[in-house]
Amino acid sequence: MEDHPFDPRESLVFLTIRVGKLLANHLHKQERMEGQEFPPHCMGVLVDLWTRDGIRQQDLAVSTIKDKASITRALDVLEKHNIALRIPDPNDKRTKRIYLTHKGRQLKYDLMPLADQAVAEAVQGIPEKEVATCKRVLHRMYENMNKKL
Amino acid sequence: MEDHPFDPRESLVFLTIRVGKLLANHLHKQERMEGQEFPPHCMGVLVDLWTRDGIRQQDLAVSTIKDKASITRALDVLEKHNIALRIPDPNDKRTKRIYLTHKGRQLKYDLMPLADQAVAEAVQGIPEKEVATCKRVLHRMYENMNKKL
DNA sequence: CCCGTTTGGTTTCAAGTGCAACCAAATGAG
DNA sequence: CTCATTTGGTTGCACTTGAAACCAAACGGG
Repeated sequence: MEDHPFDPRESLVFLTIRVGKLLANHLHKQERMEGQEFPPHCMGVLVDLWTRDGIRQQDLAVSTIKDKASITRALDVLEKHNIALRIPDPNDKRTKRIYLTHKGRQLKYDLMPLADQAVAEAVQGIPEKEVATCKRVLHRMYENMNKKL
Repeated sequence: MEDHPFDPRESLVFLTIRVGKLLANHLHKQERMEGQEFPPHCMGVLVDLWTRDGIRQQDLAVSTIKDKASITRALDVLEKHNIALRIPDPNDKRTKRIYLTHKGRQLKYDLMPLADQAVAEAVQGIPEKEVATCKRVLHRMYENMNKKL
């Protein structure tokens, strides 16, 4: 059994979990201040729909790292707000494909600046090159751990 | 208003949030398989107690990025399992200082290997040097966003 | 075909979370 | 000293979540 003389808070696991939480909280608060009419938990789903329009609910669950039940509920909200639509797949009556409405596509231009600003504040004073490396590493970690994709 | 031609999923915000979630899920599952008797949400609190024994609840809330109400409830569980103790501060009757029991300190040696293993799987195939940079960047982001510390 | 199995999605239930209201102790200006 | 304010912690509430049970459609070997 390996010894652990270092500070456990320095572990990549806990650092990532905590920074993720800080960023999520930050975003939620900004969205609330902007008076967004849909609840914060829909954000993650939206992000994927912006680039994967027409995706199945199941695949949304995998890429957003949520339970498929959570996707069901998020889509209920997004449909109610006319942001996304569930369209039954003609080839398989079980599956529904999710499409953004015009409003849903436009939201990208309201919300991405918030994300950009959150990043900007978070990486203040950190060399741009290192931030780029961090991003690349996180992307590969995401792929490593989400092989189901 | 800036344009956003790139994939929003590549934004540092969403990458970090998602990798954090993947890691958290992974840990929770491993803990459950190991038959840990305390619920997963106590992990974050434990991590800080390992290096900041005697800390106040309020400060725990800040460093673990949880509500102080959540800390109250996590400590109820940890006390019930004889992992931590609430000791009233002699100088200020309002505050309680949290101390680990022997069992609580020992848990580090059961749980840190799980965290190590999670990291190992996540960073497979990524140059060690880049992982180190990523860690350093995340640490600075943590400090940038949690100035209350 | 036919029926057991798998897959996509919804519903239900038991946590866990943050916010707000609250209580008790400490602080501090007048 | 006194009372309004602040601070540390707990409790109640509304909301989100994942797990499991469930239903309907598709698949697939016999």
